[in-house]
Amino acid sequence: MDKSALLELDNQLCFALYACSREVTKLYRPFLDELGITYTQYVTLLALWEKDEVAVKELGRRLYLDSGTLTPLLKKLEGLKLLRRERDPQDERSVIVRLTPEGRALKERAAEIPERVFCQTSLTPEGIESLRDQLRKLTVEAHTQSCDAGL
Amino acid sequence: MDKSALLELDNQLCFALYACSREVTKLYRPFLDELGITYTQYVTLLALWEKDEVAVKELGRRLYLDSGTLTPLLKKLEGLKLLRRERDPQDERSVIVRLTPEGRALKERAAEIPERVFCQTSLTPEGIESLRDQLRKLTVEAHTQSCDAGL
DNA sequence: ACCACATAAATTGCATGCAATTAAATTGCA
DNA sequence: TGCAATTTAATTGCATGCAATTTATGTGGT
Repeated sequence: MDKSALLELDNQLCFALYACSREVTKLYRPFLDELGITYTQYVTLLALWEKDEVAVKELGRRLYLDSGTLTPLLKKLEGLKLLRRERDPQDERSVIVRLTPEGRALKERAAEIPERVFCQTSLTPEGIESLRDQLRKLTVEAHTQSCDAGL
Repeated sequence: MDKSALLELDNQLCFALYACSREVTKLYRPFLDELGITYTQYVTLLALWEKDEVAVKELGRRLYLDSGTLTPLLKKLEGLKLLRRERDPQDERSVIVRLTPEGRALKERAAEIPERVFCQTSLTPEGIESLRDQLRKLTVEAHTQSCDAGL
């Protein structure tokens, strides 16, 4: 690549990621508004629908979020009666998150959201899978680098 | 795909994007700390290094950001003496953003950041280009959809 | 048992993002 | 010309993200 092009906005993978993530998230908003939740609350529920009764710590590992983000978010979802937060009797440092019946029930109403969102794009199922797998790989690499740097 | 897998977190392209964007952004932090700027300030400067003397509106189009985000961000950069904000005499509704000499000079110090970041990954230049182009296409599609929906 | 160290959440402070509203300026058209 | 509709920034309010610190709890070694 031309040296002078190295700093061009449209050549940056980081900016492509940053912009794409925000624009795709916006596609979810109309659907999530119907459920009365935000995008971050949605991915948190995705994680919990898959594996319930997890510590905040583990949820954070799964979502790449720390307690500074999760604590207020989980309190919000608790206020919506979608989950409960309780200290782990086995280890009082941990807080265990458990879906309520309402929280579990919301999964049915969310079931069709992914399809409805990606119908709006020209992506094929194969295209989605391929892109998703490339991103997952890069995410793990980037995360490993960040952690290594911190030592 | 299995029906029950439709809501699995690791099958979501949206989550792959969301997580990847944040993790890759974190790789920039150590480098940007040296320059005393944040990631959003960095991409704003990338846009301005490429095309200076633009209205806030156009900068927003370029970055997919609105004045609610840009106004405080540009005021911060103005406080750092990297740019100036002035009303357009031709159209007093617009605010024109202009880099200061210091703002322009910062480009030199930023020149090697993209390489240094992606050295930390296993991505090849071709892999970066390919991924970036897929994301750009999706970004434009998603943005178009959002705008259409708003009408 | 004691204590240094480690671990998990919560808290604090700051910087986004973005919807919604407001204020000022411009435009278009009757 | 006059004025309604439009356009651009700025403002407001709320929800993240995340670094850094604090608080509470657990662990390991002596």
